[in-house]
Amino acid sequence: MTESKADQPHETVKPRRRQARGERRIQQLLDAAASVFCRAGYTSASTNAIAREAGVSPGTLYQFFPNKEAIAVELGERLNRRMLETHGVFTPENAALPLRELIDAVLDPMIEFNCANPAFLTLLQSSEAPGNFLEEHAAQHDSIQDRIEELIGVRNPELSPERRTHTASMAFALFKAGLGLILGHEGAEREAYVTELKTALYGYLAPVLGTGGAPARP
Amino acid sequence: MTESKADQPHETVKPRRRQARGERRIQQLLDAAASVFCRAGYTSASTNAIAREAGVSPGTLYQFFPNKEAIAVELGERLNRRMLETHGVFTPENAALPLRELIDAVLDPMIEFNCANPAFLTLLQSSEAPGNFLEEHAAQHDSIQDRIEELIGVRNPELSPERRTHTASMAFALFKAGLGLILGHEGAEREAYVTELKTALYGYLAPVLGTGGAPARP
DNA sequence: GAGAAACGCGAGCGGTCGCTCGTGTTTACC
DNA sequence: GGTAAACACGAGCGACCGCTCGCGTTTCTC
Repeated sequence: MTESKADQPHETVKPRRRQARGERRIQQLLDAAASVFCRAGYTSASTNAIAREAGVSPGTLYQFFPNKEAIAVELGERLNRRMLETHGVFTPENAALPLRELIDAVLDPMIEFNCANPAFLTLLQSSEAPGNFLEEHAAQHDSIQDRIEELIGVRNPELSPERRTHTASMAFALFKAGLGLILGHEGAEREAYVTELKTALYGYLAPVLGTGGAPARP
Repeated sequence: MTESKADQPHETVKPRRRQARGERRIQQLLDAAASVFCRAGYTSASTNAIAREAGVSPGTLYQFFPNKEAIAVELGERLNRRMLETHGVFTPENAALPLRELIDAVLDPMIEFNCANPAFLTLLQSSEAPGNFLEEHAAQHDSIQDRIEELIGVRNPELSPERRTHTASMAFALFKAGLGLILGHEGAEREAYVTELKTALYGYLAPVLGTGGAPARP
């Protein structure tokens, strides 16, 4: 048996120690990847193009990522974490707001984040990718949907689990669809689609969650 | 100047006469392309795979299509035409129905068609394609959206043109999003998402178009 | 300051892709 | 039956892709 270093109990054998320079390179590469993915999509994006955009040789890229898929996975994880953590979006306080304000409180930061990081939607929507990227991808998708489902459960505990899942899926799909329109336009048009999206979500959710503030307990 | 055959007035130089065998091959190839596009997406689909699926050599494929892009364009056009023509969906009679029935009348055939031809949604959503495929693609996208916009205009003539466009875009995006969920599930789950989609569309459109039958004229 | 490890480079390998081309077969038309 | 065009084949070309490898440079550690 290969018993490795003390604090490496399992079979993982990659205790690569990163220098500050390396962390900086990783960030450069992820930024470049976001840009290229956003421009061309995952499949059409080439690792050489990512390296070039980062001002780095292909060999250097592979010092930090084992393959192309790992780049997208890491980028997706970081964006996902940033979106869910930095803004306190799915909070209990928000869940208690009247529906219109709840939608504003949840959507506004999410929309702002996605406008600043358009690669996130690209990854969320990239469906034609080979390998197990799709599985990793689905996991992140679910991590968001779980929050929505949870929020719906708090607002309307009477809802059956199935219905709750369907509502969360539909609401999330609706959000992604609206987000695509929003990112596809600028200025006043963009604002108009933000309003349309909120209108659509309100129209869909009001009958299910009620328009008021506190959870619908008599 | 090269003056070609009598009934070929312009500069087009492709008077290829097709035999019945050729037309059959074209249909085989388009069917195969639909299957492969649906499985892998446009970018990842290989022309060799399409030819193989059609039981044909790569050379034969290129007897009928100048390049990969032309396959997707022709397939998209045929599906688009079939969907808009075969079912009388966006008819004046439908436009006069009460909103719930209008949604049923429009959505049910569209959903059925898309379940039978899942490649259509794949092409509608394929955003990461190079070349001018995207332009051809946008044209078809618009051809559907125009119908929706027209229908909205009939139902509510008071709506400003901008608002009408935004509403049509949002409704179409909402439909595509729901369609993705629907095609991603089967049996009872699929039926549940059909209901969710209709609920969402109703909630979005009711405030804009009214719930009644005739256009909202006092 | 010496050794090790992390970092960096870029030519190029193996493989797949879109597509071609030389050649042979089938069909339409006289 | 003869001939021209349409149809069919499949090996393989050139381009690009993800990724590697040998080797030089910088940084950390003692």
